Amino acid sequence: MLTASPLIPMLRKLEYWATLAEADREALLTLPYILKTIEPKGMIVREGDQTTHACVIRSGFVYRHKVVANGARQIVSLHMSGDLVDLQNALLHTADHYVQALTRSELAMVPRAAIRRIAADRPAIGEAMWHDTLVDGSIFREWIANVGRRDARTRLAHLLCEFALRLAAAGIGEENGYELPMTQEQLGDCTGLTPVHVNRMLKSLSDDGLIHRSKRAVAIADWQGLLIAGDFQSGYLHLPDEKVAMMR
Amino acid sequence: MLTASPLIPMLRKLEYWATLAEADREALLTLPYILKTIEPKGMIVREGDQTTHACVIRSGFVYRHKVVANGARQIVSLHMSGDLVDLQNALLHTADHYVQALTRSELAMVPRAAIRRIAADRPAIGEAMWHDTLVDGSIFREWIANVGRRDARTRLAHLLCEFALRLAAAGIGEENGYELPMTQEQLGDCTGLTPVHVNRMLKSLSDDGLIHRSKRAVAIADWQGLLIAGDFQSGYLHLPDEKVAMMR
DNA sequence: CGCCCATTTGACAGCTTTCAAATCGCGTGG
DNA sequence: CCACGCGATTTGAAAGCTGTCAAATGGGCG
Repeated sequence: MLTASPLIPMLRKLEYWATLAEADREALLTLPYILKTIEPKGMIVREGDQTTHACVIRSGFVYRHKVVANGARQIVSLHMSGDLVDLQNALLHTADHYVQALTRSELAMVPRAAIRRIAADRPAIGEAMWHDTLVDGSIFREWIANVGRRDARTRLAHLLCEFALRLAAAGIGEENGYELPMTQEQLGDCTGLTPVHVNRMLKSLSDDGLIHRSKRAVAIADWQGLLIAGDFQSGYLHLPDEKVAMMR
Repeated sequence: MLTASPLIPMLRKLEYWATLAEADREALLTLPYILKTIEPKGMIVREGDQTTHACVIRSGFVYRHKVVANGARQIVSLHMSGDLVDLQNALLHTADHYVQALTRSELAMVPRAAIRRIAADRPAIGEAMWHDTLVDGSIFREWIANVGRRDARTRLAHLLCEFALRLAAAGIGEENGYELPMTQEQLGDCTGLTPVHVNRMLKSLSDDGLIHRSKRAVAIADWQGLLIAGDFQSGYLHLPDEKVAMMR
């Protein structure tokens, strides 16, 4: 049975950022990698690790987080199929944060050296990866603003909007809702809130008819309303125009 | 009269991240640029701008910020001599945030095309710039954690530590203190606090003998104490070992 | 000397956290 | 098939950190 390369979603994503020649595409898809499956909550990288690989997500969800002195945890980013997680850790040698699986995930681990080589040999790929890093940075900036200056309800709504749009852009969203693979505690760790307050704000959004909830899933009931409630503008994701069409 | 190239501080910084050949250095220093002087509060880039240049700071301080729905502002990064600000805006075309001068600043504006060309033609430079972007991202992550999960006093102390160390690394710090070129309102915008509360927390740090204040300046009175108060660990700055020696 | 902006300080309000307890969902075992 | 058990979700009440509002003080500059 044929299995599609786990690197294809990454290729698709890099092509957002730069136009690649056929030879570039081939070089990307022949990158060496080791497939790895991680169970929920499984650690992929620990802060302080000397890292040697970057990872490409084939399926599942992954998050990165930091731990502060009082033991509290802050999730700094969420990742999904096609994301090139952890170029940071791979190129900077020492990990400055944790990388952990949210759900069961399949990862392609690509050696640091191979990444550096392909980026150096093929400028278009180097540029695409650099762009990817820049977009990562843009999302970080939005999160700083989200956590720093928005109230709890807005923060959560913003997170839900971002996740929906990114899922759609990656081609793994459903019509008007999606499985939110996070517990309320994890949502709190993304937004700098306590799980209790996340629960209340989720209820508030739900009561106002902006979302529907069932079990672990969240469905967006009123996309326009949620965009406003979340003070959400998609520019910072730097998605190609056609990808944000769904937002209109 | 001879004037040193405004690009020299950038060169020095890029050399933290990758070893450059003589030809690389020369190519960097012959990058085309336009010198520009900006007064305090002067806008360098506006959100939504179609940007065409990145800027290298020769002197002064610059910050980047975002504005959320209720009008509040969040500063997402601070920059100083040698920093390559705004590769993001330059390579991603549409600015997703503002760039503004904190103090009178001299900037070298380098055209986007020149940056792309040098990064593509000279892999070592491309890699160094990419690293620089990655370190930027690492600082963003720390800020997310700072704003999201630390209390007000710790946040401020953390910011003061970071600024001190980065100044020292850039070679523009003094012995045991520095001019903090920010108003308390701007400190609040960095930390997600109100100016009033910044004032109180500064007083608290001062009362505890961790810092001394006079006018706009802050002197660090007890470096060890401030590190602890700020839950500060320098790893995320990814500075070369000798640069963090002062922290010991 | 006088104006203006930044800093300080106090009192009070309010959003979010904390602490606790009840309920729910779901996999496991009887 | 139903009971049990554990983690996640909900809800309530009260405390606390930070924000808001207002006014006084201070410092720099014309």
